[in-house]
Amino acid sequence: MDEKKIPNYHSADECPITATIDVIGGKWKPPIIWLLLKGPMRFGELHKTIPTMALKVLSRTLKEMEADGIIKRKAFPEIPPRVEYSLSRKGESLRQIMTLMSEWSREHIINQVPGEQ
Amino acid sequence: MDEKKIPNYHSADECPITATIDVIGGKWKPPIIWLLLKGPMRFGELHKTIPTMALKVLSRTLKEMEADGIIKRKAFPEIPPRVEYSLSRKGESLRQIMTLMSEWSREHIINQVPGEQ
DNA sequence: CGGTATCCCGGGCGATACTG
DNA sequence: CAGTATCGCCCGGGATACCG
Repeated sequence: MDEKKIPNYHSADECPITATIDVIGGKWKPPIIWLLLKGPMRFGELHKTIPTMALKVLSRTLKEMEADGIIKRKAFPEIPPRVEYSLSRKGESLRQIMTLMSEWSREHIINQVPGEQ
Repeated sequence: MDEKKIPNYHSADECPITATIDVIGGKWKPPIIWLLLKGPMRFGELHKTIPTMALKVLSRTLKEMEADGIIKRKAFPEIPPRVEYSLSRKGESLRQIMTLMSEWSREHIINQVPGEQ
């Protein structure tokens, strides 16, 4: 088998990059991962930090990320309730990619001159 | 100024990761970048390699990527016409990120056990 | 060969109100 | 405090036909 052979994509999902983007992409997953890389956060903390994100969307997004196995949800049986979200080991393994993407945007997007290559 | 201060996101666009995902994300940009990292390709070649992608969508996506400055379009004044697409220097600078994302999907998505962390 | 033009659909995303 | 329920919109993505 030729390792350099160009593959045929009968579906976008066959691309390994797409598989990863499906997990870290979408409108709100990037900022959430970026925040949780600094440490665990409560639901309300996330809401206050990203105030423009609707509660339902935050809740739904966190569930998706939990289902993907990149974050962990820990509920404390207290009154009032407290729920803490943190990255799983799988989520932590994204740190290098996230850091590189952050650096790439600083170097290639912020303050870029249109038409520049 | 505290470098470790947690930022407030009044918009998703303020996240540096989002800025990068906007350039490399979407349904078809990942496979196109992944292919062009192996070398330049003609329009028809891309179409044959990703046959499920509608021509209009391929055309539109390539234009967006050209506008973002990550690919270059070279038209040869021949009959029949020939157009070659290749990564710009800025596109090439994504290689490490793409490679890491490809490896990440191999290690964490393909053949993963549901529920595993 | 390498595209545009036109029309269209589904789902990601969201605003608001309510609840254990 | 930490969520659900309900309702709805926008737009990325797409099928088909046509053009230089």
